Amino acid sequence: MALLEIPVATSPVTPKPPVAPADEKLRIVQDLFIRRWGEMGATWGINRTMAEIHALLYIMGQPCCTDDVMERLNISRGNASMSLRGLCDWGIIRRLHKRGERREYFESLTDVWEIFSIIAAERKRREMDPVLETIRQCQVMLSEASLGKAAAKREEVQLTRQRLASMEEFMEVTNKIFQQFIGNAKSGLTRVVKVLLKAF
Amino acid sequence: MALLEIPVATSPVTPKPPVAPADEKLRIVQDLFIRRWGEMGATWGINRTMAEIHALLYIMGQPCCTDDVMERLNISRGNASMSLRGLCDWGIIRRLHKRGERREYFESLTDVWEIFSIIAAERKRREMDPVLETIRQCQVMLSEASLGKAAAKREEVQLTRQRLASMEEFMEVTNKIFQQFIGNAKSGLTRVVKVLLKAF
DNA sequence: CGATCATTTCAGTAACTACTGAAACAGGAG
DNA sequence: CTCCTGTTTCAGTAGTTACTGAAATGATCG
Repeated sequence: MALLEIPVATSPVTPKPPVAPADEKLRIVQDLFIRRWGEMGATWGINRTMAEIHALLYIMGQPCCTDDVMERLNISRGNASMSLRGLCDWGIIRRLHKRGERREYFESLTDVWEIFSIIAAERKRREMDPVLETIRQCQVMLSEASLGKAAAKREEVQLTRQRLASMEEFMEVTNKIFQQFIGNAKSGLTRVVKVLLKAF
Repeated sequence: MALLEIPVATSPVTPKPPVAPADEKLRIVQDLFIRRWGEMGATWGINRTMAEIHALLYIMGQPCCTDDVMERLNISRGNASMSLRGLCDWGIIRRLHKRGERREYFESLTDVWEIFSIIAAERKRREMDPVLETIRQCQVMLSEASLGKAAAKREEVQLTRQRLASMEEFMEVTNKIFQQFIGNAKSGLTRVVKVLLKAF
């Protein structure tokens, strides 16, 4: 866990040779951002390195090649290669061939809304949908048709059915919110929020 | 990962023959639900066992003691104890003393909306807020005041500032959606969704 | 074609997380 | 006080995931 020491900050007295200190600060800022983003990713089931790479590409705003990434984040070639591929698979970064260059570059999508739409869609598909499906399957198994009238009336069965139903309702509503998220890019979404805020 | 053999329920006496198959089905349904819930939790940074315990308490709808949990999920006493405490800390299950009983029971909150409000609030606090704070901190460090006019005008600096700003805007909007989630229990939220759906 | 450079794969390992089981602890009853 | 019953803690370990480094593969060029 002892990665990414922040390159030690400037002596406070630096006067103003206009450009160099700005570069340094820029770097510090980027590292800060990258680190935090990585931490957040980690608690979200995306691994830290992947999240950091994405943060790097996003904040740099210019294409980087594998070696750039390796150097900047202090990771091995293998790790960089696989993580970059993973991010491409997610669709939140893109490969980029530069004319007359052999090596490949990578860049992040620039629209934050698009990035999160993609992530949200994927997580919904992978995590919420299966749960919803299971809940429905459970309800079928506890239906009168499946258990018989007498058994279906039993208190425990009723209770379970009721809990399943609450959960289903909840997940359906959440799903709809997600849909909004996914379906509307920036303009749409800020509108969503305006509507929300006005309604309350 | 090879858990969850459906445990053999050895009750000393098997009273009601006609309802027995219903009991069995009920158990199967519960196990299904528990398992899926656990899987979902795992991809969400909550560990599988904790999520499973919560699912168990939720779907059972009646207080269980430590031993019930251990038995049902095939986990050790230590694990059960710590996970139960963890869930209590989150605030999504509660300890419960039964009159004249020594051992403690646990029950899940019953309102799904409340459960998720709690989780959402906590995740926002732990994950989104720090990122927002970092972004702001970054912006300060790149401000004209901090860099000087000339440096602040440089292209890379401008670009970085712009990216930080987009990200900030996004997170603020998301935060507001979360607030709605957190602030409004069921009735409020379904209203949110109605509003949303009508607006599009 | 072989030489050169970039990329991917993967076995081995490091780092981390989750879990167990036993020991320590708590407190009520006799 | 001791005994009993239930709970918590924690050292040790099993199981998992992330990472490295080197070798294999692929691509481009003369």
